[in-house]
Amino acid sequence: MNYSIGEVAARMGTNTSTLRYYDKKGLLPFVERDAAGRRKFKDNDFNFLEVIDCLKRSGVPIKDIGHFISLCLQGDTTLRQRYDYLDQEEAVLADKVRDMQAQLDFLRFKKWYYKTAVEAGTETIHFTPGTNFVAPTTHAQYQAALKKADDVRQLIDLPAD
Amino acid sequence: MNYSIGEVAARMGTNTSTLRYYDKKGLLPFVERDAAGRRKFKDNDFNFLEVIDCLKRSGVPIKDIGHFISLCLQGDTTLRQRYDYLDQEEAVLADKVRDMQAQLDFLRFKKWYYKTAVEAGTETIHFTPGTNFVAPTTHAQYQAALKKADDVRQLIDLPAD
DNA sequence: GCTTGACTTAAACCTAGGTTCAAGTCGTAT
DNA sequence: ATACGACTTGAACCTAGGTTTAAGTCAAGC
Repeated sequence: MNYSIGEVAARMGTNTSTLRYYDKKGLLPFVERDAAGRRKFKDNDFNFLEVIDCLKRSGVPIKDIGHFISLCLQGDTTLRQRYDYLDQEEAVLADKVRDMQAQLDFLRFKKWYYKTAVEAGTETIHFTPGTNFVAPTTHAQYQAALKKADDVRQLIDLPAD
Repeated sequence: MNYSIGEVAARMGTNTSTLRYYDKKGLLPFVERDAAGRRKFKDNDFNFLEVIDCLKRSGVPIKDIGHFISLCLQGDTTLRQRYDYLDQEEAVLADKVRDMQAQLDFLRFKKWYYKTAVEAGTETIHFTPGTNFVAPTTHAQYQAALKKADDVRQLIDLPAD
């Protein structure tokens, strides 16, 4: 029924200092105390902790998380504000995922670049002849190879040494 | 053919201080100087800048990016190391994308929680009767609703006010 | 009744990743 | 020739997000 800060830290995969830091920053106003002043977490508090953890992983700054938590403690009048806040964070996070995917695509292009260079024994296969500069057509070559390939892995993965 | 630090900053969507900071941290050893000591970027340097930008967006620490750049300047003997490095970063980034997706799924569950609460006019529809605590079955209810739904949007989106 | 381990606080410390500032050097347009 | 804007440097400053330390409280086991 009740959990100490140490038990909560273990269960959440964090440490007690971090939880105290969050408390100081206003993220845990719902936590009660025992007669000796020790934090006493209830089962229901894990619902808050899950939200905090999710927003944290999503890259939301701590003070914004605190704002959301404070809305939660104000009762039904803030329901729509809470919805709108999560709706906005969903959009932000979806953008972030799209950006990560774009970076992943670029990393894969660079893997192809180095895979082919490793196979050739030299990076010069990608250079404009007579220079040390990468030919401007390189990325287009990758795109073309990618279109023909059945499997990205086959195109960009090199067997482990 | 040549670009000043200001032109490069504009093109990369950053500012000159940041580029100088990167230079100081060893990310731009390939940049040349003119007679007056001003940085002189070449077209080929944008290939490096793109990689730096990609790794930065991917969350790679600056010193690690510097390590990769230094491998690049050591010639063909480091080709395999560069491949392996990118291969590892690809895996790290793919993990990160999976985690973001999981956070997105959780945010959507919470949107559903608040959408239904807003529609009911009260959060108590999710509480165990007679308490102020969220019923443990709430998430399972969402999963069930999600399985039956044709479209997540319909399940979790509330019309804009 | 004393030690041990988990808790409490405030305050100091740390790192990453910049940003700002002060003082100075150029090339160019007036 | 002088003013302007863009460049140069090193050093100081800043924020976020913790982590560490010091000093103390408390319950339980020996």
